[in-house]
Amino acid sequence: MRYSRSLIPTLKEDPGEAQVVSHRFMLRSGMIRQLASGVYTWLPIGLRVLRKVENVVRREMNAAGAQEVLMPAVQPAELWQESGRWAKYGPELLRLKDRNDRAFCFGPTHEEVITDLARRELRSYRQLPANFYQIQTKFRDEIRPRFGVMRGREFLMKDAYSFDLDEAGLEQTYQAMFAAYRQIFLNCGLKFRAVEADTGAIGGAYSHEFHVLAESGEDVIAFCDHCQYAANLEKATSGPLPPLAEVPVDPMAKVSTPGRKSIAEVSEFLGVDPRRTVKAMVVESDLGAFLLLLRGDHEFNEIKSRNALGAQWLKLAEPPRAAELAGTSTGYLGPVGATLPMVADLALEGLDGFVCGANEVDFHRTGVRWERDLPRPRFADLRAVAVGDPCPRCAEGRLEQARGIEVGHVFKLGYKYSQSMGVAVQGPEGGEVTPIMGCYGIGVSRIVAAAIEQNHDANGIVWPMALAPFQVQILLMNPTDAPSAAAAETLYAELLEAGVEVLLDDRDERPGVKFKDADLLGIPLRVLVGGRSFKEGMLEVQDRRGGAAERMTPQEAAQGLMNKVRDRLRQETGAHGSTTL
RNA sequence: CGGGGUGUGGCGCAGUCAGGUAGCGCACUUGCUUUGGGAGCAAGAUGUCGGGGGUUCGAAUCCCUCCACCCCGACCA
Repeated sequence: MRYSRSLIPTLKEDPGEAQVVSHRFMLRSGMIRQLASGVYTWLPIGLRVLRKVENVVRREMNAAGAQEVLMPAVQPAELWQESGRWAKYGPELLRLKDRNDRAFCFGPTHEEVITDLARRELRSYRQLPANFYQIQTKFRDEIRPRFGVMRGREFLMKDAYSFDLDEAGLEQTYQAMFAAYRQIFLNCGLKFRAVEADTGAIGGAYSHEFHVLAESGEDVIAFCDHCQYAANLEKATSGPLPPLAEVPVDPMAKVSTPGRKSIAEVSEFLGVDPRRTVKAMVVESDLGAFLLLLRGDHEFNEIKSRNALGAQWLKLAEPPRAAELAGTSTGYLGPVGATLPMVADLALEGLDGFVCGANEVDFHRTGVRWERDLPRPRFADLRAVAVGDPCPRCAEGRLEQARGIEVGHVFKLGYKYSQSMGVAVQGPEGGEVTPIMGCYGIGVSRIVAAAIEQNHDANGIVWPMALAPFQVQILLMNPTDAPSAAAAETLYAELLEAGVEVLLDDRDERPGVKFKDADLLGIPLRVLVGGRSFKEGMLEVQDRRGGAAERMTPQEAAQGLMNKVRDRLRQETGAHGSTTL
């Protein structure tokens, strides 16, 4: 492609609305433009990257035996009413009416459509297992779209849906998808981790998320430094904590702690280890209000607590509301004499002689002992794991944490849709069998942003070869200089002929402008044609990642670049195997 | 939905408090010079000041109203 004939509207200045690196560079490099909140146009350079990701995904899905289809973006309400989601899905579902006043929605996902297809077309167990996928534009009317295409309302997603005869078959399909996903992210040249995830309201057997590791990630994942264990912080558990050193326990006492409300203040004032304190927090849920107890140095996790209590929803009460429910203002709440039903974190099970609020302003209790001073409450896993906690899977490991961007999710759906929508095939013994389903998503447009979060420097994007909009950029320094212009044209033609993806910067611009734009665009290999080295009969090949330029003659450049492209693709693919499951 | 903020040329912004006929930098056009990291000089084009209504001799500026976008929070099969 010729730069001079392309729409690559790079920006010198940072657009004000961009908060994260990927969004900034996508706007500045002219990959995307915003049309409405969370809705973007993909310009030529951006679209090329998007297509690269699509193709990596498509290749592996096909290799794993999935069949590509394309379902409608607009779906009739009837289908959603049938599955019950028309009522359950909130304002996130974009609802439409046609001219006859019939209700539709713009699909945020396609379980209903695929299940409808399956019940119409699948007749026999011999057609199973079947796995269908599509790469489709989805729309979810997110409450708060942000970070450009990272969390847009309209986005490109690969979604796959599998149908198996039984649980064992689903397990096999699931494993095949898991393996395909690993290969996809390896092929994209990304550092990622597969983590165990919260299964949410669907409550399937288990599910895994794939996270691209990046500082700006919206999710926190915990992983073992020793074994393969990795889980979303919303789900991660720790092994049993080592018991604290035994200390003599005095009788329970009430002590004055004027104005000391936080764990830090109380433990410092009383000269006690925060690990020997207990904090009490009031939560409200559909099951009513509870007093949750955690060790002073531990952090509450809403989702784990919700799951532990078996509640549909749960939230921390605001201090005034908490005081109203518990009868004492926050900062002095405690389990002794509490009126709300109590649940304590597992870490408190073996704690003895602890400090806690006295349910009286400006007073705490010390030397509190289960059974002697109050009945043992129900214990459950309520807290977020901390860095350094023991691994729940292996003896030696400690947990670490990292931030990640969720780019993929594999999920055992079970019979939820196949049953409610009546999918049935004839089984081997003649009777009807309801297939068991799985679903598998990949955020294609989100991967583009995630890749930039992971691969950039101060000057712009540093694309991995597999995702780069072009593999090679020819930087012709001065198009009015006939000899170097001719050399650039020749090299351009040779590379095109060889199937290398090449952008020829033939604009009549000063070299500085071209260098800056090239850095922004982040094309992995750059050939300088012109200037000093050309006078000596040489071209310079530069790597966007940095390092010294390599000189080549115009005659050997095409072959040399082809080799480099091939080496880079090989080297990057799978280079991060050690960081994955 | 609650809280905060911003809408002025393609982009980034000043001007709004103290109303007087719109400005700066970048980008764009033309010419000359320049050409290894976002050039210099000269000339030029580009604005419903988010929309509607009101006050006023006069509104980017004051008042009312609507809208869009951004940030924080709640939400997220």
